[in-house]
Amino acid sequence: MSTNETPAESTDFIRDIIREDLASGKHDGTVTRFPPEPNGYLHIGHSKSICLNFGIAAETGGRCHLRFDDTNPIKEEMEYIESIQTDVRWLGFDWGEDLYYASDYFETLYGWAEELIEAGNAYVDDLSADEIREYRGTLTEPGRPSPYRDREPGENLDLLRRMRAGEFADGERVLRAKIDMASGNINLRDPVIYRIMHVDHPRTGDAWCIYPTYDFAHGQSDAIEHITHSLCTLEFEGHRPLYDWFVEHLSVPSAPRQIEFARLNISSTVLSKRKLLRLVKEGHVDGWDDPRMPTLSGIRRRGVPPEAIRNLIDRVGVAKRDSVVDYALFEHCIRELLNKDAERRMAVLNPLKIVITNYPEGASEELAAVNNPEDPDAGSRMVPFGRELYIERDDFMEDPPKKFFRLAPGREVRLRYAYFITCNEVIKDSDGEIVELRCTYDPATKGGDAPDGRKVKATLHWVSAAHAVEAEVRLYDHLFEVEVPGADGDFVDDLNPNSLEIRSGCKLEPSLGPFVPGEQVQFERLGYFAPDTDSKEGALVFNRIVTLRDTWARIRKQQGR
RNA sequence: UGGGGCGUCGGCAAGUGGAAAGCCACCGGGUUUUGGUCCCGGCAUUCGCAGGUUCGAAUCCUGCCGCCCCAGCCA
Repeated sequence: MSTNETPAESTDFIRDIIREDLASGKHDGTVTRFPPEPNGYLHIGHSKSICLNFGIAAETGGRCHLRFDDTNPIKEEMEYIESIQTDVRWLGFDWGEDLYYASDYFETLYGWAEELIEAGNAYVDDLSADEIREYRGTLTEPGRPSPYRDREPGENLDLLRRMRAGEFADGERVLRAKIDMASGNINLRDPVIYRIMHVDHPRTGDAWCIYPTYDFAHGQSDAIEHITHSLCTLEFEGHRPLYDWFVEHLSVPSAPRQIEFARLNISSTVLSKRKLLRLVKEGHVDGWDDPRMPTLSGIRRRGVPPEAIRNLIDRVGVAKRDSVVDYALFEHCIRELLNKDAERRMAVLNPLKIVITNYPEGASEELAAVNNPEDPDAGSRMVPFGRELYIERDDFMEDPPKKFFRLAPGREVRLRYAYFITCNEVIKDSDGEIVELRCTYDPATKGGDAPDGRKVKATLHWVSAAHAVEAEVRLYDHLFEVEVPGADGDFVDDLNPNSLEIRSGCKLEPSLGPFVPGEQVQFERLGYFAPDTDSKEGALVFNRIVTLRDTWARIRKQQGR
C-alpha cells in the first residue's frame, strides 16, 4: 500500500516557531524536555505537555529529556519519581538516556548564585517572609528596597556561604536577585532565589540545607541541557522576563527560549494536583488509580489505551486560549480506537432468564460468532446455546412504548448469531416482579436469518445459563455532575453521587473466562470493557471503559424517559 | 487603578488584507444480525463591541468591553 500524499502535518504556533528556527539556522536540531515536579501523580492534563514535547522532538529528529524539577524537598518523594516514569512510558514515550534531575545541578546553580553576588546582582536579605511581602508592594503600588539590598558583595558571599553551611535557621535569610523593586512585573521585584530548608532531599539527602527556587533552577537547567525550546503553560508567561534575565546575567552554556501554551482542561473532571489529592484524602475515590480519576494511572486501570489519549491531544491542538475540552471528545477518541481494535463478546449485565420451551431439555449446541466485524482477520469463535438463557432486563418490556423494538409479549426478535425467538409468557413472582420469560424459537432461523425472508426489528445479545461465567462489572459515569466543577462553590459539592455502579452476578459468555487482563473487549451493545486489577482466578471484575453511542437512550430522553 | 496574556459556531480550532477549514456535540436520512460501525446531508452572510483605513478587513489602526495569570522563602 502506498500513497503520494504526505501525512497531514499537525501544526500550531509552537511548531511554526520551531520550523522557522530550524529553517533560519538558529538551531541545528531541537531539544525539548518534560519537567515534572515529583510531588504527585501525572494526570491527563500532563499528557498535553508530554505529547507536545516528545512529539516535537520526534517530528524534528531531536531529543526530549525527562527532567525532574526537584527543587523543593518538602513536597517531593521517590514514589512519584517512579510513577511518573511508568506513566510516561505507558503513554508511549521514551527519553532514552536523557533522564535528568534539577538536583544534579545544585552545585552548578550554587556557583551561579555566587557569580550573581560578585557581579552585584544578588544579595542576602534578613527580612522575614512577612516583611518581604510588605516590601514587595502590590499590583498597583511599587515595592520598596529592603534595608539589606545594598550589602557589599563580600558580606553577601560570606552570608550565603554560612547559609549553605547551616548556620541559620529556616526562614532566617534568603538570597534574592537584585533586579527592580518598582517593576510592573512583580516577578522582577527582587525574587527570592535561595531559601533555607533543613530538610532531607529524596536524592541529595542532607547534602544541602539551602535550595534554589523554581525561577533560579528552571531556565538554567534548560541551558545546561542545551534545551532549544522550553515549552510550559500559560501561568509562567510572567516569569519569562526573569527566565531571560538569568540566562543573560549568568555564564550559562546556551540560551533556551521559553514558549507558553494553554494547559488542557476537560469538562466534568478536575485536573489539579491539589483537587485530586483532596478527592483521594477525603475518600471520594478509592485512590490515585481509581478508574474514575483523570490520573494516567486511573485511566490506565480503567482500560483506556494510551493511543486514545495521544489521539485526543492531537485533536485538541495547541494554542494560547484558555479552554475546556468536551469530555465527549475523549470518549469519541476511545470509541474510535476500540471500535477498530476490540474483539466483541456477549455479556449480560442485568440478567433476565428466558426459557425456550420448544428447545430440547438438556440439549446444547455451539454457534459461530464473529470476533470483530471491523477486522476480518480477527476470525470467529463458538458460543454455546441452550434451553435456558439470560438476556438483558432492559431488552424486554411488558408494555412497550412507541419505538421500542426489543422483546415484548407476542413479539419476535433475533438472538444474535442464534435464532429468532418469540415471547409467549411472562412469569412474575408474588411482588409482581418479572422473573422469567417463556419463549419459543424457530429452528429454521439458525444463525440468525429466516429462510422465508421475514424480518425482525431487533437483535439481542444473550448468554447460555448453563455455560455462563459470573463476574462483577463496574460501571462508571462522569466524576462530576457539572461541566466545570467548583464554578460556584466547593468543587466537591459537584461530585456525581452515581459515578460508580457495581453490578454483581453478571453473566459472561464462557470465552471471557480466561480473558487476558489488560485487553479491551466490546460487550456487544453495551460498551467497551477491560478486566480490572482486582480480578482474580474465578472472580472476574470488569471495568466499563466507555459506553457505545446510545441512540435509544437519546430517543427515550426525547420521549421524556 | 500596575504588568502579562486571550477573545472565530454549543465545545475545541484553522485562518495573519482577496469568497469563514476541520473535529466533537447536535439534527435529519440511508445501510446494518450491535438502536454500534459506516455512508450521505444540515449546522458562523459572520469572526467580543464601536468607529476608522482600504476597491476589498476575522486579518491593519483607534477606542471600549469581557475573561485568565502575577503580590509563595510552591512549581
